[in-house]
Amino acid sequence: MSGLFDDQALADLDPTPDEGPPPEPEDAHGADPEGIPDDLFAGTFAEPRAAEEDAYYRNGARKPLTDPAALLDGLNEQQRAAVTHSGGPLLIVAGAGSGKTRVLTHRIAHLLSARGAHPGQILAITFTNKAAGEMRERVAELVGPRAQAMWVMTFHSACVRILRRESRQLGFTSSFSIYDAADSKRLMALVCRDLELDPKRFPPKSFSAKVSNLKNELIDPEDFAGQATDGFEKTLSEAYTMYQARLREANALDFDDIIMTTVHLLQAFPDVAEHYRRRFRHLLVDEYQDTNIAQYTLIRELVGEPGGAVEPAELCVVGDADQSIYAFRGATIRNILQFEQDFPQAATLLLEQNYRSTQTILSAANAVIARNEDRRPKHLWTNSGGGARITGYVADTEHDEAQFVADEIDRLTDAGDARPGEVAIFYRTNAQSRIFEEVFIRVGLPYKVVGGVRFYERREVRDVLAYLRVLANPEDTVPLRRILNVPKRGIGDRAEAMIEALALRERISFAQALRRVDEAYGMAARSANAVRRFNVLLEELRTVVESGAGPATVLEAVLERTGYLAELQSSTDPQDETRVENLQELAAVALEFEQERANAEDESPGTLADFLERVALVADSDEIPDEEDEGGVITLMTLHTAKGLEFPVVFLTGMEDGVFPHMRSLGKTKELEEERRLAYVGITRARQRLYVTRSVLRSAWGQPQHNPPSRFLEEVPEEFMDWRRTGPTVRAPEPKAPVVARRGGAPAGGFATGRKPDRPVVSLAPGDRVTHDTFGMGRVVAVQGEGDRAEASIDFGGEKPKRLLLRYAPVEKL
DNA sequence: TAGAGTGAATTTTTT
DNA sequence: ATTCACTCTA
Repeated sequence: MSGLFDDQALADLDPTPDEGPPPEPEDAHGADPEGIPDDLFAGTFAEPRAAEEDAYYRNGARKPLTDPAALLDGLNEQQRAAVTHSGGPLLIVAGAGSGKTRVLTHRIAHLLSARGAHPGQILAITFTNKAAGEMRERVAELVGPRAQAMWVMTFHSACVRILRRESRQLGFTSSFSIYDAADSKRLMALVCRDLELDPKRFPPKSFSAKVSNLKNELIDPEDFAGQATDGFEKTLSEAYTMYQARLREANALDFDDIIMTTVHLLQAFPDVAEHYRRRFRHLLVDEYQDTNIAQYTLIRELVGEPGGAVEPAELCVVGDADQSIYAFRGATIRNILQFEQDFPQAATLLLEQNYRSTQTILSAANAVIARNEDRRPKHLWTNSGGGARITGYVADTEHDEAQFVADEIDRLTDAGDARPGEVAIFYRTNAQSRIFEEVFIRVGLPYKVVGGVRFYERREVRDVLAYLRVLANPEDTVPLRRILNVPKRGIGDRAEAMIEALALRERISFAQALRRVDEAYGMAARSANAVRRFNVLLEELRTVVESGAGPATVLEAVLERTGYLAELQSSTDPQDETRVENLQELAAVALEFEQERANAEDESPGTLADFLERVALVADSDEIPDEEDEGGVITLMTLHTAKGLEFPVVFLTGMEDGVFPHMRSLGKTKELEEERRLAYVGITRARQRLYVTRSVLRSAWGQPQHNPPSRFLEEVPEEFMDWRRTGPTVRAPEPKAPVVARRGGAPAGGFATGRKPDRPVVSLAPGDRVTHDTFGMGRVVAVQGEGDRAEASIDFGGEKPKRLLLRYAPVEKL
């Protein structure tokens, strides 16, 4: 990414920079908006710009528009209204493919030109870092590089910026660590162990999720302690309190804390809130349907109330309730549905013309989403013509499904109908990507998997980052314990337990206890020596950091002095070769970061904490492939990742009940509706061609499973479908029976397939006792649905009852 | 303490 | 199927 758009450039325009000597207390949150240096990129829209800008254009960048009116060229009436609306809160209900990104960027450009806003007054919140980068770049294309002074970022990045700047108010240092989901889970596991909770009854994983939900609803440990009623909640409350205390002790915030704490900060310190209200006069939020309570409250705090010391900022939110797919992590569709009530003067504009897909694809999507209850109907339309019908394919196995996809892509590329870079393959869960990879490698198709096992989640990367984290924040327990014996240095479980006991006894942190090994009882001399050596190692590394070395240098020192790299290099395990490569890549990332900072002509080379923040919040090492030379590569990703993207050719794979919709949503209407919205998102990503495929047989848990067709398939009207194959023509297990294409006539998904014809659906009632082939004896708790759709919740003595689709579950009544 | 060997659980989706 | 956690032995 161009250095002109990097974080440092943003920081340069901030009233109070992140780094440098701490300001005097009265300056704690910097100058007022008047303090935004208005000599920087000063001037009106068409005026000549500063020398920095000349350099920018010499690098080949497009010249900005010279006339604000030109921003409206090529926009339809609704879009223009959305771009130019002024005066009050604005909700833009943007249907799929309605050009919402364009409208947002043009609106920002409009604010900066026709409305005379200063870029420093704009805060635009996007869902992903990638979207932020693109938006910044596109606005710069329209109005020039002064766009770099805007805050365009995710909720989390914005909050971290605010928190770092205001950390003194909250009594923690600005170099706090950021805990990702894995760290949180680990910490919660430690807490549960210390509370001696039975992991069967109180699984740390579910506690972790519940705490996350509480934070998303802004319920802090004290609030929750007050409202916990039953024994379970009391225990949860205890764990939450301790978890939060441990985070504090480690000077760390988890993902949910980042938002919650920012909200608390703004609520507790009115002058801080006022500062940001004065500063951000324009607040824009994309993907508003995916905001949760904490984010919603944050927006309200930043906008301010009418009649307050500062006029409320101008708020513009964009979203589509039909594309809300993150309820599982706390998003509330309520926020977008109630916008007009929340912000009484609000105007609502609808973008209903679709510029992306053919009418066929659009109609199919509309038919599917129409099945959801309680939604405001939309009238998406397009004038781009009917287009081809949707191709359906029923494979015998998931391998055949992948093979069909590969063959079809081959056919399309040979015929010149599409290039690999124009094709995307979507699936419900990451695990489904593997089979496609195998087949694509074999047939030699270029592809890229987006998401999945991410770079920063690999073991070796996390190990090395753990060292950096400990160096940046010595009190940070979770990474400290991770590296204590990595690479192996003779500090085992027992030694660790002794240190922990010392920490508990002396009421000090684990990190401090480690430094006071000599006081630990019962530690073998050998172990104690190992710990001392470890302390010395950390001390050495710390001197490297204190000598002012940048992240890349520190990283190199870690790799060398810990022996981590040496251990991998001398290993015979071929996997370790990849690990070394990954670490080299990490080193490259660090170096790039360092240079980026150096170029930003700021004294600070970028601290370790900055680097770690970037790593925690911008885990973007696998990017969505650009349409590069030579036709590009096929993109593989989950449906969630696909949000906001579009492709000429889309394969929607694994269209099976139990896969998509996912097993765990089957009994629950709400979750099923979310799955349906996910299907809607998937369908509407396609511009010209859409394929839907499923497999009759799919192995999961190493066991073959029969899956019925996804209910979403049946929701697509038959007239839009072109079934290339509807299932095995012969039930006999001959390998590769010749395929006879049956067109048109068969019902969606081909009912002729995949069912054990002879097994009647067991009829059950609550209270019945049953046996299950794998789960054993159980008792029926509840039954839903009838006939083929019947599902039962059955208690097999596990933590919670299992939900089984009776048509397929191997259950027998006793 | 480390490594081998066994058994259980894993599969939503992500900032 | 694969991975992770736990137990047992050297």
